This record gives sequence, structure tokens and C-alpha cells, in this order.
Amino acid sequence: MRVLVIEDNLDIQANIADFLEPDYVLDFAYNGDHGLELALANDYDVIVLDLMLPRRDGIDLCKAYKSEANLQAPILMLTARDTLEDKELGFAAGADDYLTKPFALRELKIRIDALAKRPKIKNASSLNCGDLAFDPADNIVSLGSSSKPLNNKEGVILRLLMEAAPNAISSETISYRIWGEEPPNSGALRTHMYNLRKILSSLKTRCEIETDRSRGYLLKERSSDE
Amino acid sequence: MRVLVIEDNLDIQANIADFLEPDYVLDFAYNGDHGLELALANDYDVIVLDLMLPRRDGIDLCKAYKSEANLQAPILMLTARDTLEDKELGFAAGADDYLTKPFALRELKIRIDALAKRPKIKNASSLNCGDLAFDPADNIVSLGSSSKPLNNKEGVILRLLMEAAPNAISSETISYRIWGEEPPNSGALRTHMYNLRKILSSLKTRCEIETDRSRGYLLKERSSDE
DNA sequence: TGGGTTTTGACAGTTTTTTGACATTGATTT
DNA sequence: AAATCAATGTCAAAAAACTGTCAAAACCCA
Repeated sequence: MRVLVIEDNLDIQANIADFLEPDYVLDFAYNGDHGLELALANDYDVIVLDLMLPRRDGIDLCKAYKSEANLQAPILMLTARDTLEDKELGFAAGADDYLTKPFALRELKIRIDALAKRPKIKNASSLNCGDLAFDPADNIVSLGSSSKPLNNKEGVILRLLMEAAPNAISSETISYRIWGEEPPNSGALRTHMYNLRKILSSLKTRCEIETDRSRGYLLKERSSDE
Repeated sequence: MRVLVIEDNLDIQANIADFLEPDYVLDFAYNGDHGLELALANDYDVIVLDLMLPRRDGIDLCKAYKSEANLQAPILMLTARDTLEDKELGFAAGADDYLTKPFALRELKIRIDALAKRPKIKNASSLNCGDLAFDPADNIVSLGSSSKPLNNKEGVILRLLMEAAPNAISSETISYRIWGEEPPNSGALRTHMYNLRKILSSLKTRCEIETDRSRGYLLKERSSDE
């Protein structure tokens, strides 16, 4: 397990090191710039981030990391500020947990463990699968230079399919994400899948939507033999 | 966003409901058994879990959920116990965050948001028995390189058999798991067993489904002498 | 109003599930 | 041992459920 600790207070750093060193591989950064650099260059399991830092503020660092890293490690913020406003600020910047000083090292450890066990977030402002790219921001799916706009529902469906890929996603799940508890009582979803398939095939992509009757729909790259 | 709140204190429940209702879709459970049932049956984004519950302890519920759910929603524990030992217990049971009462509703909300944004853990559970492997996630049974897809009912049956192995499972139990209180009135289960046996034997596996007229069906590895 | 979006409804084709008829098995009774 | 009976295996075929297809209607918004 690899942890990056961004903290300028040498005492705290030493305490953390003593306590965690036997179990984890630790990297340390003493200022914001260095911290961000390390965070982006390496693949950590968790990042422990103090908010009061020289060179670059922790909130700022957090935002920058979350928007730039393509595999985002969870961030545990560590700070003496404990008002609700501070916490809101921290979480809004993308923190995954927030611990106020003074804290017990054992608590730090169990929270690091809890953060590490979840899969990391893939940074995907633009999703893609095989040769296809889809930008959920403007609902445009494209292959190389050619592209097509999708309408809302189709966009949601394609996003769900791409997020799930290469796994299948059940039509119930898709339906729930689109309509919630009250889906239309006639097969509107079927029509959307049909239209989405037409659009994809008009792009001549190698991706296609397969149906697995026991699992649902899945986005798959067509193999050459068919 | 779908949140399950498992909390027996009606006041706290009402507070949470008032505060979160506009933004989230909330389900409530008033005791542990009901909570676990809902948690396993639905796909929530976050589960808020009080530790002191009637019928089933929160720690126990958490462990059961984490081991049984195949798509694990993050769990936020909510409790008056705030010693380090309590927290360790909670996180060890699989909690993802831990908030001690009394807490600010705004903090609850931001922590729920933080939990919801991470991807969920998939319980990769491939069952096997002898030379056979079965993946309930995609309903594919395989032996080495050859594999066959199963339909829903066959998949459920094979999963039950594999979970029970090497013990037998009665046809009443299987029937109840598939159809609940109202099974089809003609021996549909017999036909499914028949088809499942055909599929297994087509894989040339050494496993076969035996019938024990007093106990039910059991999956068994064929010994060489037959 | 007009144009895009979304839902509806009908039909066909496919897969899944159930039904029912008959055969077989194993235990129990006569 | 023979007769009986209930439980189970076998199989084809019917029924039900699901899915793809598509045109047309309903809806919504500028």
C-alpha cells in the first residue's frame, strides 16, 4: 500500500511516519507544489493532505489533482479547521474524508484503510470504448473526425453503457437511472436502444451494443470475424 | 441518488428525511432484518446505518451486507459510540465512514456525497466445484476453456447447488428461491434440472447433479468407478 | 406553429419457461 | 414377490416473456 503524505509540520510527519511506516510505503511532500507533482507522477492508494501548506494551498492542490489525475487516489484532508464551512469547502474540492487535528494516529490508519479499499475513480470527462469517444458534456459521440449528436436519453444510455463496459448493465438499471420508479409502461427503452444502435452503426464504429438476455446490454468491440 | 437509512430512532429519521428528502430518494428501515433485506434487494448509492438496532446489530448487518451484496454500496455508520475501539470495530466490519452522534445534518450530507462519488466495489464471486466454475455475474458455467451460458433459472439453480455443495438442497428450497410462495403447479423445476444436467454433461465435467430422494439435489464430483 | 424529442403500439422473431404426457425409479404395502 | 404409489426423469410442444423493428402519435419548447 502506497500513501502520499503532504504535510509541512515535521513533528506530525514524524509521528505519522513512525506509526504507519511498518505497514505502508510512505512518500512525503513538504509543500504544495511538490505534493501535487508527486501525486500526479505516482499511483498512490491514498493521499493524506494537510490544508495549510506553503507554496500551494491544500484546497487548491486537491482541486488540481482531482481534475488532472486520470486515476484518482482518494484524498484524506487533515487540518485544524473544524467548522462545517471548512469541511464543506474541503469536500467540495474533492476530498474523500476529513479529519481534524488533533487526531489519533489509529483513527488516521483505519480511515486510510477504509479509503484504500474502494476502487479509484477514473477521470473521464470524455468516455471512450474502443474507437468510440463520447463527451457527456455536450452529448456528442464521435469516431475520429466524424461525430453525431445524441439526444438526452440516448446520451444517458450510452454513458451508462460506457461506464459499465466491458460488463453488462441490466435494462432495469438503465430504466431506473432514466425514469426512476416510474418508467414508461411501453418499451420506450427498446426504441432508444434501437435508435442508439442505428447511430453507432452509422458511425461505422467497431463497437456495438450486444444483448445478453440474462444480464442486459453491454458495449462490445466487434471482433474482426463477423 | 438513492440512499437507504437504517435507523430505529424516529426523531432522527424524521430529521434526516426533512433535510435530505428534496435531493435524494430515501428508503427507511426500522430494524436490522428489514434493513439488510432492503440493502440486498436494491441498488443504493449510499447506506446510512445506525449501530444500535432492534432485530439485528449494525455491525452484524454490515458484515453480512459486505459479504453478500454483489454490488456494495458504501456504508456510513452513525452512532453515539465514539471511542476509538468502536470506530475500529465499525471499519473492521466494512464501514466506509463513521459519524458520531450528535452530528450536523449538513455534515451527514457532505459525507454522503463524498461516499457516493466513488465507484462501488464489485464482489467478484466465481463459484466452483470440482473442475467446474460458474460465474453468477454473467451466468456462464465453464470447464477449462469450454463454457456455456445459462439462462436465469438455470443460473439460480446452479448457484444454489454450488453454494450448498457438498450438501444437498431440497427441491422445496430451490423452488422457494426461484418462485417464492407461488411455484408453477407442474414440475417446471424437474425440467430445469433436466436441462441443467444436459448442459453439464455436454461440458464433460466430472461433476453431476445427484438426486437423494430424502434430502434433495446435490452437486457431486463423479468418482472414477462409474 | 414547427422541429426535435420521447413515448406508444403493433408486429415478428427469438428465447425462456411452463405444461403435460409418459417412462422410470425406489420405497412401501399387500 | 407382486402390486401399488409417489417422486422423479425425459422429452416435445405450448405458452409466456422478451427483444428488435418501425411508423405514428404525443409531447415539449422556443
